[in-house]
Amino acid sequence: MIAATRASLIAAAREAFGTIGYAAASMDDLTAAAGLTRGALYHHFGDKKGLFAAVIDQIDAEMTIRLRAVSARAADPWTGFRDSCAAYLAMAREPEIQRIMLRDGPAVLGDPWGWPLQNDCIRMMAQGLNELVREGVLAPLDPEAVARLIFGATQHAAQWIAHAPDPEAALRAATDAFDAMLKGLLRKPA
Amino acid sequence: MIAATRASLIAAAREAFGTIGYAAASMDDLTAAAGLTRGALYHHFGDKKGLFAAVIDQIDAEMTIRLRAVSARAADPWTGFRDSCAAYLAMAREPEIQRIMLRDGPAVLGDPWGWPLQNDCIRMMAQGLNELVREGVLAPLDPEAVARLIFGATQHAAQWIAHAPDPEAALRAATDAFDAMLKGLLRKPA
DNA sequence: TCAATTAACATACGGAGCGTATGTGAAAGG
DNA sequence: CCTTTCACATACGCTCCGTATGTTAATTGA
Repeated sequence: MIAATRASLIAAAREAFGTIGYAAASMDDLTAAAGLTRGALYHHFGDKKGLFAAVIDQIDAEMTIRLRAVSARAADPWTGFRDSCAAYLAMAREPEIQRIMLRDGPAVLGDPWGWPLQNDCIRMMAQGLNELVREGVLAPLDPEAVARLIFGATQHAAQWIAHAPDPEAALRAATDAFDAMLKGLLRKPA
Repeated sequence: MIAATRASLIAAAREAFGTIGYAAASMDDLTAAAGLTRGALYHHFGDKKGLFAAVIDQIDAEMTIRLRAVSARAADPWTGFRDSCAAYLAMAREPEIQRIMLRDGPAVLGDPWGWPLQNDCIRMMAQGLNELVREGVLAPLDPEAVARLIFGATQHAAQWIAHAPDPEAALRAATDAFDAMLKGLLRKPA
């Protein structure tokens, strides 16, 4: 039943980290909410950052699955890529993802380039881009560089959208601008 | 001489926050390094976050000045805009800016949309974009949405470049990809 | 000129929180 | 049946933040 213990701790941590944030989350309160004490925590995760890393891994895995599903549902690679970008833009508006993945994560665990799973997420994008470059759909650009630019743009834009006075209008404006920028990547301008 | 006291505290804090980070910076060590005690700190800045905000204001003001200078040096608005994007990309590679402005800042002070001066930085970009749209250089897109996308893209790409095995090659790849994306914003594809 | 107020700090204190060291009970293994 | 190990709980010390309380010097006002 150690898996259940770990899962309940991660669940409680995810709730706390996603709402009040990493710094304000007390390990005593966290473990008490899971019906345990800090002893269990340090036994399974080493320290507070270890638990936080476990939460990040879980969320990142979920995001990868969701993005993969969106991409697989599309007709061709290019629209699949565009759709997953839009899906990421939408996901990055969720408060839990914003708080844990975009804000506290990098500050606590250091740059996301140490995180194995976020790299998966980007690697998936870069692979799709690589194919598009090989097929001649995209101009011959470095796939990872493009993926990083798009990743950052969507992340930041999503936070802007979430805080905008009119989120729906902001989402439309961001999507339009994003589409325009993506067009610049195409080999032949549509 | 209260300005000197404030300045020395901010300088010490900037050094500490920029190297070991906000969470690991002890206020006792900080103030001792400035030849003071925590009493001075809480008198002038209220709390730890207040001092951090003062540091962020200072750095953000410096960044705005630097970007404005780059933009003013250009021949036409469009190249001025492109140059300041490139300058921001270069600035975001500086460890102090990465740590304080990009990583710890949002986590500690909340989303940057509450920060007055970072908004200045973006507003400057948005104003330049607005002019370009009016002049017909750019497609009719929402300037702030474009500014947000570019801001996020450069931020993220800069961190990628800083951590890449070959930063120079990564910078070139990112610049190429970035130029391509910017081309998508133009009304008439070059 | 001198008392009184305020500003600019230093000092002292309480409380919260993290990490570790230690204890305990149950399960597994010989 | 004994022992070892695992999965926790308990207890402790340490650091650090924020506040409350001095203390000194400058300024004000009569």
